[in-house]
Amino acid sequence: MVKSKNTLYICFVESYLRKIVKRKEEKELSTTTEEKIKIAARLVFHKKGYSATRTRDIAEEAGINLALLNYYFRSKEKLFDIIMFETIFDFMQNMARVLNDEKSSLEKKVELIASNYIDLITKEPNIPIFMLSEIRNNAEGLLEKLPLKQSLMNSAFFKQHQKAVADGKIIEPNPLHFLMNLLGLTIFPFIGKPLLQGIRGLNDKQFNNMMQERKKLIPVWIKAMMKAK
Amino acid sequence: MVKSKNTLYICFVESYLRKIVKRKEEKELSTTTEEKIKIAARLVFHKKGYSATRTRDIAEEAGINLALLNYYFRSKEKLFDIIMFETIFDFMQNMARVLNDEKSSLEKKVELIASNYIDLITKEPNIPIFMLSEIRNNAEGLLEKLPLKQSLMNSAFFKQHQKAVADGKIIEPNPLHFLMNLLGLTIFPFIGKPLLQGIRGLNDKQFNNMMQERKKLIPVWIKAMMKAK
DNA sequence: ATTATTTTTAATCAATTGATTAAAATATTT
DNA sequence: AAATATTTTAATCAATTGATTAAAAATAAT
Repeated sequence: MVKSKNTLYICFVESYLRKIVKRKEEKELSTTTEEKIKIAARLVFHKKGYSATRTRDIAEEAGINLALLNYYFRSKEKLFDIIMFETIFDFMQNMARVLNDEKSSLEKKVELIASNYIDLITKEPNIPIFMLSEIRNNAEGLLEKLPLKQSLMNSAFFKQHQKAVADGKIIEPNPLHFLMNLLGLTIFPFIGKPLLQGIRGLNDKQFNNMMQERKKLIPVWIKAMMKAK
Repeated sequence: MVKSKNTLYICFVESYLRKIVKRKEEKELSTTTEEKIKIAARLVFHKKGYSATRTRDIAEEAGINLALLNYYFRSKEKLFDIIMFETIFDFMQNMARVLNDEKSSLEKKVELIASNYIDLITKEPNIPIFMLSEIRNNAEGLLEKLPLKQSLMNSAFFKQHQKAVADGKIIEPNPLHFLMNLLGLTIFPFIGKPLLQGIRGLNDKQFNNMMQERKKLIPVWIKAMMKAK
């Protein structure tokens, strides 16, 4: 059976549209194999780190055949690099978005950083240790590749801090102390959680409650610290 | 991978203390093979973590034949348990000694914790991430077995904090917030170092200078924070 | 000096693990 | 309906790695 030019064209358009529709359906409802692997890889890598995870762990978690991991991502390392990059990027992007905002005040920025990261890390508690230990191990150059560095360097945050110092509103002139303090107060409790749970009996619910409290406490504390001398 | 045996850690405490005494008595100059392995193991484990270190790495670092590691320590896991225990023990003992001191004031305790840990971690910068990531992975029960927990629970620190709250000198009543803040301000910068170095160009000397500054800044900051509301 | 004990070495094992391959199953195109 | 392309599977490979062994070397005991 020979199709006319018309029907050929219609067939082409139809198949093209079918692909698009299918891709949308896959995105919305079911996840593709490739995505299933990425989701599983993120979970396992975050939890155990690069060296302790076996590709078989990821395959099992994703419910797929081991060979598919290499079929879609070539190697464990390549897959890890993707997960690593996306994790750091998401993490830093959140910070960059807040710190670069010219409109919000310094106080508001502190509030947002604390609030955003407490929510983010409460959802995925393994992210800080994963990021920081894997950066130390392998990806020294990874941070350099991130496009966020430049934007952060000359961000509104640093300008505002400088101005506050000039106006005498902040005593300590080094903005890195400010940033360390903010991140330390926000992120460290998640990292030190097992230590604190070891010192005093503290269950997960109590811990999460404390972290919610800190959303309001950290801005107050930071404000007081910066005026101290 | 099951690393923790219940009775194991009590044995560690005893043998560890015995060995310290013995070593003081002997005042040995040259290091035995066993000690060479332990020193190398500590170095490599701290740097790379349990999973990423190969027994061959340790053997090479120690300059000994691979088989000697198993001859003296039976297995990688057993050797790791020893290193892990000694690391945590030293780390916590420092804290316990300060927090339990009935004579020193709360202010003095803050000063000592900041100063001691900044010196300690400057010498061995890998300790925090090593400890906290390995605790997370395997040795959940390890902290429970440490004899330091009990002494910390009812330490002078918590009593003094409670009194300061009652006297209205400290606003936030939860002592864990206090401890989180102190440790976060002190330890986090070491953990977040690569991140901060990524955001702003910061070499090792500048970083160490900042940490020395923080010895004096942290007590001032903590004081101001606790009075804020 | 000889024997016994301890320590060290080289060679090797067995299990694990990342990766590959060829065939089967499924989906798509013609 | 047949051909083609894509995806999935089972089997297997090669390298790594923790651990063992038997012999050699060094040390201690007799």
